Amino acid sequence: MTDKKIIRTRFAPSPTGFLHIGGARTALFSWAYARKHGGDFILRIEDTDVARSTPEAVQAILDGMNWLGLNWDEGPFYQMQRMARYREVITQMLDEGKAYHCYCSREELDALRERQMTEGVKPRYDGLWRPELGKTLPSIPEGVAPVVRFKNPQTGVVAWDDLVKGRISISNTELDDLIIARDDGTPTYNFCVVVDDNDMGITQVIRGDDHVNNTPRQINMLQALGATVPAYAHLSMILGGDGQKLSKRHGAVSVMQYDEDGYLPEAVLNYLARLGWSHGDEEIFSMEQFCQWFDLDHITPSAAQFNTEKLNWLNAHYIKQASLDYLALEVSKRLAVSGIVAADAPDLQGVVALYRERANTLNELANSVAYFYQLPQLDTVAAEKHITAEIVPIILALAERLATVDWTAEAIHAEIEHAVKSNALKFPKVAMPLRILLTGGAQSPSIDAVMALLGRDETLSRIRTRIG
RNA sequence: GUCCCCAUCGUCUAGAGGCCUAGGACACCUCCCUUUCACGGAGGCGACCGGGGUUCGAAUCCCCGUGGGGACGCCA
Repeated sequence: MTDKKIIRTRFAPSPTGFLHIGGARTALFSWAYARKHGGDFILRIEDTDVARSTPEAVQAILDGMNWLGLNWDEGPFYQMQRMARYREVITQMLDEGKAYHCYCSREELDALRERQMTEGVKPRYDGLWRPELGKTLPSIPEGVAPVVRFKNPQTGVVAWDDLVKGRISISNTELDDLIIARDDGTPTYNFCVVVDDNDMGITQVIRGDDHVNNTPRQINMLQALGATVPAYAHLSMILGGDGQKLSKRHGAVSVMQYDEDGYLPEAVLNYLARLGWSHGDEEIFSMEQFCQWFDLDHITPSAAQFNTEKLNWLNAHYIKQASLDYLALEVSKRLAVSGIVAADAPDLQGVVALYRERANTLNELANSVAYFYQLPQLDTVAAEKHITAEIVPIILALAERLATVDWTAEAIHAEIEHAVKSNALKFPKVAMPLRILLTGGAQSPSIDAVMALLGRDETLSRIRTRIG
């Protein structure tokens, strides 16, 4: 009987764009941590930036989460719907002297920042309007709506034991009195996070590394509110394949793009799990297994570079594992996009079974299988090389015999052998021209298996219309 | 500029002082299998950023340097 604390984690994206690969990993780790400990995973939409948040982005994030199968236990909560609560806390902090009004204009602040930069010090608010014992504040300017600032401690250090990076400490002298409410009264990010994480009882804040600098501010506010400080785990960022930072402009693709590109969610999940986390030498594992193994102790503190080759390898693996049912469905959807109808004609499951071992993505699979349903373009170079004048009559004679044979791969194979033997040739001499005639190119699975699936009529028709 | 963080094969990583002449995986190369291409199998190439300490002993601990990244918003 253990009375261990209930674990509650959250994923808190801002709806200013799609769910990208870095966010997906953060969500995955938070989700897995909750699952591992039988806790709750909460989804919270941080939409206080009214100018940049959009309902489309909210939907895109939800779509991404759903595609990956990262299910949440509570939420989605929307910060814009919690305004009353934020106002309440701001009022309380104002009343208790933990926050104060600041009447500085944006211009004044910009000028201050610029001056500090050129002086080589860290830009920060100078505390002009900070009330202090025995200090006379400037007189309140006419018609200026004030912002609310948090009265950050001016001495001491804020430190925490980051679950990924170890102990981090920052001196309060590095911090300034951050704005917690804008001049229009709306609360800002750092403040909302503090109120929400506290109200929602978050025990482990697992988030991107770019929030390390926000953490001491949040801890200070939490302490001012007399709240419990959660544990923090800061994940380092994911770099693009070229080692450059991911950005809208630069490779930060939506997870849904991976769906479109023919990746299975299992593969993306497995890949992401191994980006920055490890369990010995384990490379391929299910999410069920992952949730059992996952821990914060084995997360790498350094940044990781995204590697499509490895994702491809995993994807190929999951394609080999997938059910024919699923594969056929996905392939037919993708063929349809190219305007190809995978009719009943060649059995799609059989076709997919023949090709699944040579595809990295579902799109590749669909692509390589298209010729079964649509006359392929002929690879003229290959055709010229393999379909020689000598071989044409032999192929035609073979076609003649194929017209009456049992239409099975075995029987077809026997006929090809017959053509090979009776003409004293090597197998590829006959197989290659057939392959090119039927599939359009020089690469395919066993040609007899291809023919068996293609069907007698289509096979003979393709041979005869091209060299007949 | 100031503060914070990071540093093992090309890439993802194992490694928590001796088990490391540094292990696995992707990629790459060679060979095998073979009806072409794949798949699969067997090998191979390939790394502890540099310098000082500490220690009998350091990839592992400490310091400095170098390099990279992040943050310095009335964005999140």
